[in-house]
Amino acid sequence: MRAAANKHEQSALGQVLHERGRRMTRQRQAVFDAVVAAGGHPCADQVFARVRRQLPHVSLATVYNALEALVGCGQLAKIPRTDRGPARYDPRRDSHHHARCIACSKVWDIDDKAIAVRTVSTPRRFKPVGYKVEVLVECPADCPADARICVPTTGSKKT
Amino acid sequence: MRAAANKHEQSALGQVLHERGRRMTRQRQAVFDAVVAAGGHPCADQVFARVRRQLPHVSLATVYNALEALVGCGQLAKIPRTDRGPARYDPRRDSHHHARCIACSKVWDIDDKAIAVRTVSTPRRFKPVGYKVEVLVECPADCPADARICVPTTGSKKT
DNA sequence: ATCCTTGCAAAGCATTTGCAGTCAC
DNA sequence: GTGACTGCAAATGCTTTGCAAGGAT
Repeated sequence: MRAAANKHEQSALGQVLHERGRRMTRQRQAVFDAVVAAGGHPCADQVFARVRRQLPHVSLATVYNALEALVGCGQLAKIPRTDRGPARYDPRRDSHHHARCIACSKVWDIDDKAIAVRTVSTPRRFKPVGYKVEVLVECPADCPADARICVPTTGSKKT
Repeated sequence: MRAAANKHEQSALGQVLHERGRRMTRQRQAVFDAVVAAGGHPCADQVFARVRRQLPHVSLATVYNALEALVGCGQLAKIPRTDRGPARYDPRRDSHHHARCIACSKVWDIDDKAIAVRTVSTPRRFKPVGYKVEVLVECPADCPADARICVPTTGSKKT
């Protein structure tokens, strides 16, 4: 390897990885940075393309590996693949839900406060551990062409 | 072909198919019956196995085709594939949600009345068309070995 | 020095597609 | 009779795996 940043100053990322007995690598840092820089909910392919700009030799398998490692450490959330598209990765750490366009399958963040879920009753014998709420939406007309991300400032009480 | 039920009495199923310009076939009837008979949320493989008992020559592709046709006509609901398992098909027509075990990935019905979702605000620019609520649960200890289906009678007000 | 991680290629699973023959209408 | 549907096999999309070489601690 060339020279350069061989020493990974103990970033928050590296620390969390260590706590799990995993190692910090340039690839993993680049993958994490790429997800954040993508600005929305990139899929593995998009992360791959972005990481390659920085590390031209990474393989797709490494990107998958790194994404899984980061998800395993709670640094990324994984939005599972659907019929219409691959899994997507979300760098937001706070609790929130997602809206998904039924046409183009893109995902937007929805603040937790925007959705109220109340369990009236749960199936007996099962212990509920969480909710996954997906609001199905229709993008406006520009949806297929435009991947822009909308993180609404959900202060408004009613829309 | 042998003899037998060549005449498809205009079942509700056949009628709905016709309204969409699609045809009724033995395979499609068998696929629908198999999903119902499976009693829960079978995946394509399980439907395939069951249909083969009746029509030993059906191909998996036909099962997929038939499932898609039935979903397209609103006769079945599709629960999309996740990381841990294939798509599943649900013959229930009334509105309801699902619980999914985070360990074994199986799906149970939850009556609509058991979950209250309230939209406090929606992302601007998007038209919400529905919700998908998945309650993540932990099966009891018998979960990996047991595929039994639990459709709770959610009359109880609180569990 | 240890052994986790990488990169490549090949395998894997669930699902879809191409096409010739068949069947529902 | 016509066009949708079937069945087979091959292809696809996304993801995982096997393994030798490389790098982090």
